[in-house]
Amino acid sequence: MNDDQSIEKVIKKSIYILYKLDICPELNFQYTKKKHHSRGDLTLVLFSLSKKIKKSLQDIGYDIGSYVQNKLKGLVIFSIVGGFLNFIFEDNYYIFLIRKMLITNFFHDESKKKYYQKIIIEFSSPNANKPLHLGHMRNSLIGNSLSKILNLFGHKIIKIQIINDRGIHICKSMIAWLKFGNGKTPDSEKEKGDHFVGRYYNLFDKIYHKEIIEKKTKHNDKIQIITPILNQAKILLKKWEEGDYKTRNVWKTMNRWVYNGFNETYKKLGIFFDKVEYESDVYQIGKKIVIEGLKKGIFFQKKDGSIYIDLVNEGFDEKILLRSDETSVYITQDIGTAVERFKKYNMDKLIYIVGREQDYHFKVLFIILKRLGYPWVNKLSHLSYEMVYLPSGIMRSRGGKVVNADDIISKMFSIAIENFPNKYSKEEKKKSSEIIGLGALKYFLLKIDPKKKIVFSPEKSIDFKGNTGTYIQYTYSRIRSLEKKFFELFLLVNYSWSNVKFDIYEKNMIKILYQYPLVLKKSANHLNPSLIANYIYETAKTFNHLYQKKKLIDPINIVSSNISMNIIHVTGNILKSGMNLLGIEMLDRM
RNA sequence: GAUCACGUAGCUCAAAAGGAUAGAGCAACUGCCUUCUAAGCAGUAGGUUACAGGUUCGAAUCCUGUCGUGAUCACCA
Repeated sequence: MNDDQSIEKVIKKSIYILYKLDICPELNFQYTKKKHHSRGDLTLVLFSLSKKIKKSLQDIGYDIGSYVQNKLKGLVIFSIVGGFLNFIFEDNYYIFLIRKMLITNFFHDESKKKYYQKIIIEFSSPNANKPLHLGHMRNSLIGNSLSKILNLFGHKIIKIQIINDRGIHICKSMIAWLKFGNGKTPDSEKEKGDHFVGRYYNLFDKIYHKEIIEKKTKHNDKIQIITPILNQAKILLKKWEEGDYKTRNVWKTMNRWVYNGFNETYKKLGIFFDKVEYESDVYQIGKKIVIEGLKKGIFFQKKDGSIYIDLVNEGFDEKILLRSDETSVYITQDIGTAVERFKKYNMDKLIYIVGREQDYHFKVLFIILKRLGYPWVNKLSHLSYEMVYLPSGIMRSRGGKVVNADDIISKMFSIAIENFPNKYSKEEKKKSSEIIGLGALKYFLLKIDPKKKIVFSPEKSIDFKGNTGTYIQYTYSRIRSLEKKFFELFLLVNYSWSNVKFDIYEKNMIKILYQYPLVLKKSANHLNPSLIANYIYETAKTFNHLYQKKKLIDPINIVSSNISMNIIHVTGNILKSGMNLLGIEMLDRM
């Protein structure tokens, strides 16, 4: 047995040999779905080929089909329907596939070869004034999963979060705490630090809105109305910028509370960063670059001293880069951090995982960096994902319309524990429920294409039946249970593969397992974990189908049980591997 | 107003990146536990892929327009 028996490779080779093409064109393969076995198991679509090779569909189909059938004698046969060249796998080909999967641990092949890139993925990046919410969870889970997927392909991944720890919004929670906190701390209130600080941020908002109403000013989103408490926050910001000792101490203390809270949440989610950046450390860097850009004539200055870039040629307006008081705006900071990161890490790629609401921001950022002449601009990319909405509309931190991460996590735990069978110890029940609850949550957020919206209804919560993480975990523990039973009954025996026959359920199983590497590749290319999620679900479903139809471990048929064991084993490994790439743990029993 | 996304079964999502008869789950109804874990399996029902044109052998997918939903267009971050 060798790899040359792989039908895709033989087909590629056939085209080279038959038609003497220098470059084999991109082949249009179609892996047939269960419902359509009349179409064979693998189809080569011939239409585009017939344009390159100036022959009829029928002739090309016959040429390639005959060549492949001859090379893989006893393994595949072919038939032609219109422009579709269908190959039907024979039992021996299924044997080839399953043995290949057993021997080569085939889905890790990619990691051994080819190039290694250093890739920075920036994700989560919260504000240090309130707890993480469902939107951060979606973001972090995508980031975490992509890190694992790209790492599987041999890339070196650096996971970074940059914490927005300075600015007026931080001063808002500070001033509220200074005025109304009475020296209370998360410890004294027995509250998680991020929630504690978040309450003061909300308190600021409440007071601010009350003051606006008292002023009876007409509300306008575009113009910020100065009220007494906002004025106090601004004074605090000024003091912070001047490095006022007392202010800085309060700031450090409150931020520490928030970070402790964040870390607890990240730990529960199984998310860790290689590097944490703080905006307060880097926000000044961009300023110098902008001023240099002004000198070089890339930017221009208005009478009041503010610095702009003209983006009219790119279809945008003018964009401010430095305020008239010479302070940085958001995008100035991002210019600085990008330059700094390339200096420090010299990476091959920098992927920003940031919501779609910032598409414009990143387009502009990349244009600015290009104008500044940095050669690495094409290494930057913005992975844009849609937001998480509540049925009542977008999740905004303002007005408390959020689902915070900790609440939803603990809700998931409690639902899982209620449904867990009582036959297990209290300890196992607790631990398993956490894995099941988190699995359901993570799967729910990752199975949806990042570019699509998620509407999250807190009442309906998250399902544990059907296309869910739980279903897959359950299937996996069934598999482990079967394996356990197998080894209680038999030993692995040596047997001849030569006369093995598979039924349709086993064939479907083997075929879907064999597609795993393709799915991984696609998922990595498109930076899309949902492809893996949906594939794993299909795989679990196919297995449950087989499980229902066939007695997999049969005490009176050792050889048959041994062969089933091979399929079971590969299935279990793939389910686990795929789910781990989504950051989801599996259980040996449920 | 301009720009960018999205619109698929009652609901939540798929559809191998242009391929053959658009698939799952939930909810509803009908069956299957003395038999490897019923958080499972099988079946019934549910569709003019928002609408109208176009491109080609072939469109849910690409192009144009219309409608709907959302986001963005700050000396906010």
